[in-house]
Amino acid sequence: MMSDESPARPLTSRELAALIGVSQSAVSRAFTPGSSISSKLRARILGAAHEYGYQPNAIASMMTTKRTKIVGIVVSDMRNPFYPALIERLTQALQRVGFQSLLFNISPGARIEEQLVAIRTYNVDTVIVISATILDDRTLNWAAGGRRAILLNRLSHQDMPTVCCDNVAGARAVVDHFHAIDRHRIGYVAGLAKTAVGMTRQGAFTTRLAELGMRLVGSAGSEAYTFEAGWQGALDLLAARPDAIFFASDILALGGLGALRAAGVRIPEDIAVAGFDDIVMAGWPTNDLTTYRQPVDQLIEKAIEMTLAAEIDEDRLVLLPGELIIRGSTSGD
Amino acid sequence: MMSDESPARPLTSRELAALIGVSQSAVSRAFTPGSSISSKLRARILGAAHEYGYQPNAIASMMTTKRTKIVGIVVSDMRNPFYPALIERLTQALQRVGFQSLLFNISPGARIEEQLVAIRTYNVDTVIVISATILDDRTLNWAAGGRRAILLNRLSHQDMPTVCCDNVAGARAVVDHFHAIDRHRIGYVAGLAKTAVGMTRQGAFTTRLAELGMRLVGSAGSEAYTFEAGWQGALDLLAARPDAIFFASDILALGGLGALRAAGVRIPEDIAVAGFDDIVMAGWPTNDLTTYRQPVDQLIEKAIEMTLAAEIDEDRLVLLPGELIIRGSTSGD
DNA sequence: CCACTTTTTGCAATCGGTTGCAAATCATCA
DNA sequence: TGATGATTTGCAACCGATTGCAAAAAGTGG
Repeated sequence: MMSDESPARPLTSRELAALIGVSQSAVSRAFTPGSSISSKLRARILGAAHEYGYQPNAIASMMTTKRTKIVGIVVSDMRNPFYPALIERLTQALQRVGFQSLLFNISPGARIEEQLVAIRTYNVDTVIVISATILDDRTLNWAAGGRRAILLNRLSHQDMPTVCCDNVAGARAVVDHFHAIDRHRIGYVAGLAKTAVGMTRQGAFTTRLAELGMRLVGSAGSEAYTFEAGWQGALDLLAARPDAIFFASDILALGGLGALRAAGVRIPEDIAVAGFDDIVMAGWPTNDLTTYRQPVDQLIEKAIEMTLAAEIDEDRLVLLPGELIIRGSTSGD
Repeated sequence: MMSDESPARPLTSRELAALIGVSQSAVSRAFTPGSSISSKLRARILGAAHEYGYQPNAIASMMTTKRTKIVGIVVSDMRNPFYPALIERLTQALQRVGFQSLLFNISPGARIEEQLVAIRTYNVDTVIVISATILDDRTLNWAAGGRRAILLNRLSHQDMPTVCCDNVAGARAVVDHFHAIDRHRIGYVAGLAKTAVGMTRQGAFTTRLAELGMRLVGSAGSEAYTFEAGWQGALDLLAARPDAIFFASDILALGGLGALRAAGVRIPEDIAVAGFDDIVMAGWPTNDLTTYRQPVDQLIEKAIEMTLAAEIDEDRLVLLPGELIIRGSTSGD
């Protein structure tokens, strides 16, 4: 496979065909699984390809098949460590099934549409949208340009294919846990309030609180899922004297933990703290954060399944349950 | 731009040409800057394109121009937060100059070459290699398949175009700082010892120690740039009773800080701690880590420059200085 | 107004594969 | 062995743009 030095210009199928005296279509078929070719000829061609270092040109085959084997991944927040971890595993999983990932990193504020023009011209087979923020459904549809768009860890109001953690179950699990450890004055630090995911978590959280007769003593908004926002949110809540705080994401919770500790609050004795996501840092001994773990592997598996499926008729909205990971920030060890 | 509903099949240049009664080549030229076309005709065509929602098909133009406007980004460690931050800014910068990023996320151990076959078939214009680990020069050359490969934050033994932080300056700056705050029993926690970057940092560090007559009381290896490795490395060093420890990267240092604090060591009174990279978490008040900041923006700027350059004759190895960021982990506030 | 230069436009070949169709080969069975 | 059907192979059109070349149009000067 790594034979010889690569020539300046790579071999074409026609050239390889000429070299070994077969037709060019035979070469093409040799590389196309399931095509009409005898195994003997295929073996001979693959052998020669190996020997001369021929590899089919993916661009050319995109021309005719109109399939690029590329998925566009739309992201906007790689600062929150949850996303890189998700992207890493997603791209690897895609590679395993023969797809490559074209990254569209859209930055807020700037001319969104302009940033998305490329996604149409590159003819990606599928668009996977991870970005929680920014894109509204309409823009998204336009960007996909008729291709399949899959929402990953993000909700929409239309019926686009969606794979998402069950935020309701997650928020409820946290409340139930607070209840179990006998906390009743609860605080909430929201992420981006405008997003569907953010609203779902918050809604389920407050609903469950009410069901159990617990008291939401205060809630703080925030403009972003960042450490600083969590820090500030925690400080904002202190006056309400909560005995437990739920942060809409781990990165917020870490900021909150920092602020609370700096303020001399004992965790979990004075205030229990829980987050959402279970990013790797949540498990670090220095943080030891109770959190609702997103089922990343299953999310990805489902997303891949949707990417490969010919049609997505049923189960357009897949909600997967996660798991509450109880650590020292709520259980007095 | 967002006109109408996108038709199932997007318009081709020939169809648009027919619609408004011009030749297909005119349409092509209208979209090609600097091509021979009157501004009047161009305006008419662009107007019609807008109206009918036509956009040139990038795949087709790749066929003829043999330029894909895609750079392959080879990564292997997205767990270390330094890399996502780098990748985010790199892809955004590339987008700004009209390039898209195809992500090749190679996982260690597995059949590396197999994972890289795609990089050749997709005909990326340039390969930017961020992965510090894994790939040796030979494999890399093969994967690039004659195309330009640029090493970013990584060194090679050949003369491939390289953009890298000045690790020597960085390591020396840290030693000088330890010297300035009067620490003389120094410990070192290495990253992946096998990598060129790792060895450079370590070499410069020990050399400078010697120059200043300071004592390296101990050094710990590690298998990876991870929190856990840093934690373990710090513990390994404790017996040597250092009064300052340099960690080869921030993520290691954070682990080290955790271990040291857990062991009741006061930072910085008992042991001063410094890292390398200046990832965002280093600046969090909870960590407050002194570190050598990598000049990320300049690194990227240079990498983009090399991507766009027709030829890279001179300055094939660009070393950019960073900046020592002094925080609470070394300066007693 | 005409000859001549410069610019604009269209024609048609080309990039490197894929695939429908027909020809050629192989296999099977009477 | 010859007829018949099943496989295998090659031919050639096609995907949707780019671009060299020649024809057409526009601009210039005498």
